[in-house]
Amino acid sequence: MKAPILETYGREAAAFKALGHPTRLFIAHQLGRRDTCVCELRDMVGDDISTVSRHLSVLRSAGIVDSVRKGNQIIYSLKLRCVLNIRVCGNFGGRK
Amino acid sequence: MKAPILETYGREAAAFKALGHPTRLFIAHQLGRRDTCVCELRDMVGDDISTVSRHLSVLRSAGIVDSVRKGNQIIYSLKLRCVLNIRVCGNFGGRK
DNA sequence: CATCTATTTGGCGATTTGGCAAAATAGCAA
DNA sequence: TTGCTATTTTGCCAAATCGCCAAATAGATG
Repeated sequence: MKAPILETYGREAAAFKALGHPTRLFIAHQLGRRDTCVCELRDMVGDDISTVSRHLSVLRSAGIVDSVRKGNQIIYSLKLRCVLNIRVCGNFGGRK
Repeated sequence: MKAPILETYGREAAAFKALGHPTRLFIAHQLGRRDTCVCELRDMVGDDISTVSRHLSVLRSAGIVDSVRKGNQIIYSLKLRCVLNIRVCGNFGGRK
């Protein structure tokens, strides 16, 4: 790949890549409703908590979510709020 | 992953996933400017033509691009035009 | 200190991805 | 038919991803 392409599209492509998994896309939208701990997301998602934690770290390194420790749990929040407004045209999704 | 999450977010996540590679994101935007053949994209991208062809097949199976044969070459076009309007907030990209 | 809870990290197999080169395919033209 | 060009497919390999379990870590609390 030529360097200018990577420079121009690399970061945004990385954000798309992070959102390119159903669980992570769900998590991003859920965090758009309210901040939650990992444990709560695990209940909603149904995967092992270590798997959910990994998804969150992917989202965080892409700059999409943020986290703050509160007591003995870690609260995640949606940092890139615009994610909520992104809709792919066509019959994607099915959310209201 | 729980089934409802896959049903609700699966298709859109697949579109994000397809766009989650710098070369594919570039190709999508380039096709937004004008329809081109694979050979032309290969010159712009710099990868092997088989690699570019694969990227295009990924974009096509995600429903993002379309293709039409014209003579002995295949012309690709952007099917999901809204892709051009998707911008991730923050300092992503760098396009105008 | 020890212990409990919440979360992250390491390691593992199974699967997928990205890239190239070579072979196969499709159409055009002689 | 043969040959030529454009594109796709196949084979291969290294690297990344996904999901789980187990171990490690960080704060809380006793």
